[in-house]
Amino acid sequence: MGNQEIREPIQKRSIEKKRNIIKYGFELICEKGYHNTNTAEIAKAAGVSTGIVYQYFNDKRDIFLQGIEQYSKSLLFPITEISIKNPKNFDLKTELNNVIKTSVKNHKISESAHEEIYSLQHSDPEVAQIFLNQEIEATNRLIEILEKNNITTTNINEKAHLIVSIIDSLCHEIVYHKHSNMDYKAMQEIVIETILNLLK
Amino acid sequence: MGNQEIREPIQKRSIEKKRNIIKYGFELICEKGYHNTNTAEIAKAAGVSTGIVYQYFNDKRDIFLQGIEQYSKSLLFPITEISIKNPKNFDLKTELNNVIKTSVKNHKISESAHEEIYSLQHSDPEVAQIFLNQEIEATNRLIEILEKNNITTTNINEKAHLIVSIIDSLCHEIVYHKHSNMDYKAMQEIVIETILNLLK
Amino acid sequence: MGNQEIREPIQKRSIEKKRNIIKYGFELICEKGYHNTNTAEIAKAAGVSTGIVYQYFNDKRDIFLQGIEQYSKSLLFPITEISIKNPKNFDLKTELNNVIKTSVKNHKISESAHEEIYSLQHSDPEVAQIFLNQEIEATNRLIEILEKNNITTTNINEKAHLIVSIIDSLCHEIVYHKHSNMDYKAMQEIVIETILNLLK
Amino acid sequence: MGNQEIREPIQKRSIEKKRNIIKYGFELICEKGYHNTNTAEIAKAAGVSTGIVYQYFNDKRDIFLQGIEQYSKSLLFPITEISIKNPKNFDLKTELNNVIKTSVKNHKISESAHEEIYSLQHSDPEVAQIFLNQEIEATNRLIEILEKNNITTTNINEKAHLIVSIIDSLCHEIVYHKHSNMDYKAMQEIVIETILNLLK
DNA sequence: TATGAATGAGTCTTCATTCAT
DNA sequence: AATGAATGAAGACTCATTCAT
Repeated sequence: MGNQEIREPIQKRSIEKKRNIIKYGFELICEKGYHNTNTAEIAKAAGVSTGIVYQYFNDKRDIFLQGIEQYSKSLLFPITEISIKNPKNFDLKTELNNVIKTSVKNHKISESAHEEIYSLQHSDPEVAQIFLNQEIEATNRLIEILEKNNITTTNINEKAHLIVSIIDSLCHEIVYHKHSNMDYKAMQEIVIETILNLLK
Repeated sequence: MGNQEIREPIQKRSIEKKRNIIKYGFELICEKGYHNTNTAEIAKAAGVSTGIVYQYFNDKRDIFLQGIEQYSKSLLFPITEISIKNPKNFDLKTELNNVIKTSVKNHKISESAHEEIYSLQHSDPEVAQIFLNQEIEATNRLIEILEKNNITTTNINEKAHLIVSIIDSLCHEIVYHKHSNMDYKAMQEIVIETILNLLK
Repeated sequence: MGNQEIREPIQKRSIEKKRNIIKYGFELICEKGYHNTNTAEIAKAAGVSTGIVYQYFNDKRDIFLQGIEQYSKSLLFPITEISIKNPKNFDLKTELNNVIKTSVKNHKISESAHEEIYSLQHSDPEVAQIFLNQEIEATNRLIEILEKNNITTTNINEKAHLIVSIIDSLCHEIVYHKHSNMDYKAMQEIVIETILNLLK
Repeated sequence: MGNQEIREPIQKRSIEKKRNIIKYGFELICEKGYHNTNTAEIAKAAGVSTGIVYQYFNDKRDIFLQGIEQYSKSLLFPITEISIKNPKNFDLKTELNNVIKTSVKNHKISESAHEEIYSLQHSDPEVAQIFLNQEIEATNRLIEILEKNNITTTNINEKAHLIVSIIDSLCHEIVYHKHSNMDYKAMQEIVIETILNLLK
């Protein structure tokens, strides 16, 4: 750990620099893996010198952590993005389809991030904690949406969790695996049907 | 240069050694992460010298790959273990409950392995391939079981895949996350109900 | 992985460092042999850390290659140093004596370099190529000198090559072997006489 | 260095083994270079176990040293092979041509040996000594031949040495370098002419 | 603030040599 | 005498982090 003082940037240009380090650093790490990305590359991608990185961050890990905080919620738990609407024109089926569409559009980076965070959890409790928090938040958010729209059921916690999980799997599947013999459109319909069924 | 030839052990004690390297090496890697485990530690855990490791394996990665081949199928896709029974006394619900029970019993190592493999996929195509193969095998296996027991449905491929996914998530959830407010017993029932529903 | 980029030093001090690595590294390698010299020693001799070596060079071999490029021409083929003069006051005999004198003055390092390069040729085609190029250059240079000074003969290529060879052997002999029963002064005269005879 | 007792083999099969280790070991080392050849390869090439090597030799270097002793004289100094004939039908020109022909036929291995020995000299005084002894022996042998055949001249030592050198260079040239623009037949004639001239 | 050159501990891998069988 | 499995020291190279400018 550096014993250098970490500074919070005040000037516009500095803020910009810090933001770029997080953005491009997180992106690189997610693309290539934490251990296959070195700080020189991150600095280069962010358009700064290697030295400056250590003025805004404690260490390489810190860049990743801040990247998770900043980006992963929307990437990993797209369900959080469903807006809470009036019961009148709310249609869960449409919303779910939209969530999946958006998530798939975010594609590769979201999946890479997922994998990298997923993995680093087990050597880094702080990563695990952030991830867990976000998952909980996503689940709670979903519960809130359902309640706001008068969709009630028993075991709402467990079901919400399951829904978040299934959507996550589906998106991952659509973006990545490309099993040659799968009909992804049908799969999506099945998933949504399953979710709706769960909530009946 | 790389002139060292890989030897396949013949003598009992040597076979034992190779097995230990895979076993303890894979375990360590899964526990601490591939990049946080060095060959010296693996050798020590297996009770051998560092040199011997390179008589049985091409490199550190090879240990992990062989570990996956050997352990991950049953760890990651416990569904593969369902035996194909006679239609007469086959009960899917019971089988699924057993699968989950066994999988959870396989405890931490399975989840760690999952995470590490999941992560290394994206920097190592060979890992990705092995993982994909095993997933496909698990899915096909499930389909076979269903057919053998006269359980038919449309979109069997997609549904089987989904089932494998959901069970995987559930097990992961039960073993690891420990969301304080979740009733895992209920969750398991919900999952199984959902699966049975899917196959109706 | 190999992500480290090779930097060409710009600042004065860095240029100095790179130069030192080549100089002292090449010297050490020539003295002790390529395989008996490790990168830590080279770094130490050059007064830098081991890490810096890999910012300026691809690998240990690269240090040696650049050393050859830089030093070996004048060391191994001192004939290249004969200046092209006017026919009027050009005297081949004098020139040859000077070449030998200079070469012998370059002493040990030249001979060690010779041996090491000579040897590494057969496991390293790039070394072989550089060496061959320099030999060809030396031969061509000699031919040019002879022509410029109106010394003509048949089979000029073959003879020039032979001359380069003989001078090389002589210098090696004078510097190194110290056969106790040899009269090196006489030997030098014989060599020069032989060369002059060849060109008659 | 091993503190194991070195045994001199007595039984036929053992003698054979030792001979093979020297033969194939020396060959391999000359082909691939001392540092690129490991003892496992040598043992394999000789058809013995690695352990046995250390019953007949102190260490890897010892194999090479004994190889030099045994093979290099005829390989490196083919002139030693000229038989001492009667003055009546002795023709130096013919003899020299034969020496070159034989030497070239011995080709690659002789040249590789040359390079390897040449190189190892400078990190190993014992190698240097053996090499020097053989060179001196070759020179003396040549002198003896000349004297026996009534070829006398001043500075016979120096000239003989030079002759050994030139022939060595020529053979090396013919076997290896393949300068595209050289007429090797002419070169050989020039060399022989030069030698004959030297002895006039 | 910013740069990027410099550091050196840490890692994988090889291989001469030993030793249990 | 022989085997070949086992050892572990040594070396090339990387990279997070620091520091002189």
